[in-house]
Amino acid sequence: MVSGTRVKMVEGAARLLAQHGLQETSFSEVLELTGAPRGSIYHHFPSGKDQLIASAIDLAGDRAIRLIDEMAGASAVDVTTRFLEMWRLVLAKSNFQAGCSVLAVTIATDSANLLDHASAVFRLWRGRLAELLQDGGLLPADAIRFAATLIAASEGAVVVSRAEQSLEPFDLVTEQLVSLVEGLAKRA
Amino acid sequence: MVSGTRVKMVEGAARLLAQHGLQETSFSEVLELTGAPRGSIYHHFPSGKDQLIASAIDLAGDRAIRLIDEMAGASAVDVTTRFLEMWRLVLAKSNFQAGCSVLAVTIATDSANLLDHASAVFRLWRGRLAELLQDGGLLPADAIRFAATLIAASEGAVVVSRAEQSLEPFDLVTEQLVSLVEGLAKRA
DNA sequence: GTCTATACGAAGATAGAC
DNA sequence: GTCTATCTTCGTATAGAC
Repeated sequence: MVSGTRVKMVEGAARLLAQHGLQETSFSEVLELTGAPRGSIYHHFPSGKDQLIASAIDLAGDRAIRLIDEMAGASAVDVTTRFLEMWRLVLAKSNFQAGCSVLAVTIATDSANLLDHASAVFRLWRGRLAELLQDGGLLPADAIRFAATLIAASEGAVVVSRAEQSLEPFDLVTEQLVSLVEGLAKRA
Repeated sequence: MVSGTRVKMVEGAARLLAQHGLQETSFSEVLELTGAPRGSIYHHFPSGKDQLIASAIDLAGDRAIRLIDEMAGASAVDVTTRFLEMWRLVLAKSNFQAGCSVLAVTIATDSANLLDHASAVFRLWRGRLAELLQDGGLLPADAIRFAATLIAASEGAVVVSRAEQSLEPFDLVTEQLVSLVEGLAKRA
């Protein structure tokens, strides 16, 4: 094992980002959450907080990509349903406390480096989803457009549902997107 | 004039929220941006930062509602186009520095009070948009579903475009939503 | 790899003069 | 309504021992 401590810290940071934003994802919070030793901070992350946050973004990106890849072979409608279900679970299981760590960093950072990481994650998600949607029956042009919309709408729906502490807005968006992709699948 | 200083501070806070998130919307930043006197803080906002931020959310909510109300009488497609254009301008004019202040607070606060203000704003936007969309030709059930989607997707698209420093994702989402509402208008 | 101790700045908040 | 001063807490970061 290279370092379980480092991994725990990155996972903790990702979780704190999703729940409380970049502000409250401090070293102290990460240490308290993970039980990692304080002396490890600058051993594992010599360039400080930016490096920890960048790693957390990458982790969150990879995790979602892994879930997306499991959808390979599914119809476009199924890909849509399962992608949304993934986010719905984040809301439900956290009692509206959690959202997307990548979004949290994007709106709160002024570091070009972190923005690059966030950008890479969003592009990766969009590209991979577009592939799956195309494989699942959508026309190429529809696939990229709908992939962008699926990501944007789910990110936004998660935020609105967190504010309202209710799944109602999220579920309205889900209905709309599923109905939309059904239409797109039919004409392909 | 009751107090120009108070107004300036709330406007400054709203702007800082949109650009840098809740974290960097500190009293010092607000004072520096607005030129307001430091001694005014707890005179105008006796309950401190929460009160300032709550006022900023309300202001942002009101401003958008005023723009939405100007769309009264337009077709559903026009309402959609103009709502999206509003957000596109935020991105373009700020060179991808600005987003939505309400979203910024939602994901970063742990105050139930601020969450209530954010929730009220999102509900108000959704309700008013749904009215206009219905007046503009959509079926009632479609109107509420599409209003929720329009808000969620534009909020999310703004974030993704900020991360990527490009209007590409936002414009893909716009194409998709306009095409969608055209379909909904036709069947109504 | 981890520890303690500490420097340094910034944040929110309060007190009391003007 | 505004000022200065100050308190406290918390954040990042560094130094040096173990």
